[in-house]
Amino acid sequence: MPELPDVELFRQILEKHGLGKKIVGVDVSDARILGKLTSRDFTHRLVGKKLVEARRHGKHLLAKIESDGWLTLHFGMTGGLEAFAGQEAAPPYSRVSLDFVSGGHLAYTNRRMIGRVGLTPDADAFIAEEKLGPDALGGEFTLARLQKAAAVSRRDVKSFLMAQEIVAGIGNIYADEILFQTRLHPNTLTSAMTPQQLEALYRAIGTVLKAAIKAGAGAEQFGERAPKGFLLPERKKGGHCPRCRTTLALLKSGGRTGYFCPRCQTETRT
DNA sequence: CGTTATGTTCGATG
DNA sequence: GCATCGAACATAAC
Repeated sequence: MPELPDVELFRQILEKHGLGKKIVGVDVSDARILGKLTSRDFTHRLVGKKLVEARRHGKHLLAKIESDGWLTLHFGMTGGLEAFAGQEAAPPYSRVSLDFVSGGHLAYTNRRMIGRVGLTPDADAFIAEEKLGPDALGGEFTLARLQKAAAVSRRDVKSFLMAQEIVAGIGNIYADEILFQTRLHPNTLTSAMTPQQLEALYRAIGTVLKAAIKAGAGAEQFGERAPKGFLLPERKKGGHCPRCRTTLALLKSGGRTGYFCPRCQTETRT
């Protein structure tokens, strides 16, 4: 479930359960998640250290290791981060877990193994290497920046929103929600959008993501808690527009399925 | 059994 | 160069 709001909640979990406590053990139950890094090297770099800072950029979570670089976490489509107590068993699909001196643990879970856990010397350099644009909720993502990017891009607005090098943190689900709130058709070309539309888009990015974090995100369970007027709970086959009750339309692109209201979100292409 | 899935990357193609 | 499409990755859940 990890798009920006989900990863932000993981960041809060990490902050609450993983900072300032000495790591006394590391359990790598599936080393594939580490890529080329060996579990031995990974473990040796963490044991005996503390995590001292939790930072998020887009869909990436970074934890500063006491005087030794950063731990990096990316969640793919099915990843997560969970804290669990001493005697409890690790959660399902746990791939890496950290054991703290307090007896608590933190587990990185990932059913489909699409995702990465790694180490990097420097957080800013890592963000640059990953070619990540400004975080969607960060101060560097200004309206002016969005306007400039939209003017030169030849993409449609949905793939624009999901392009991490343009703005980091938005995926398929929240792109649909943001476009719904802005009443924009997913295929609208950003270069053809009016200043008013771009401003509305910019505002919706902030309000949607913040509302999702506040509501506790977590796409599946999110249904009940979704803010009023959100598309999300209806975002399924046969779902209805929260505004006009029209049956939602589906649109496939790049192997992804998008949902939108064919009546409220009108085509503005060409 | 077939389809689909919250992400990203790579190669082919337009 | 740029954009889009499908496939691939790995593993369920429906």
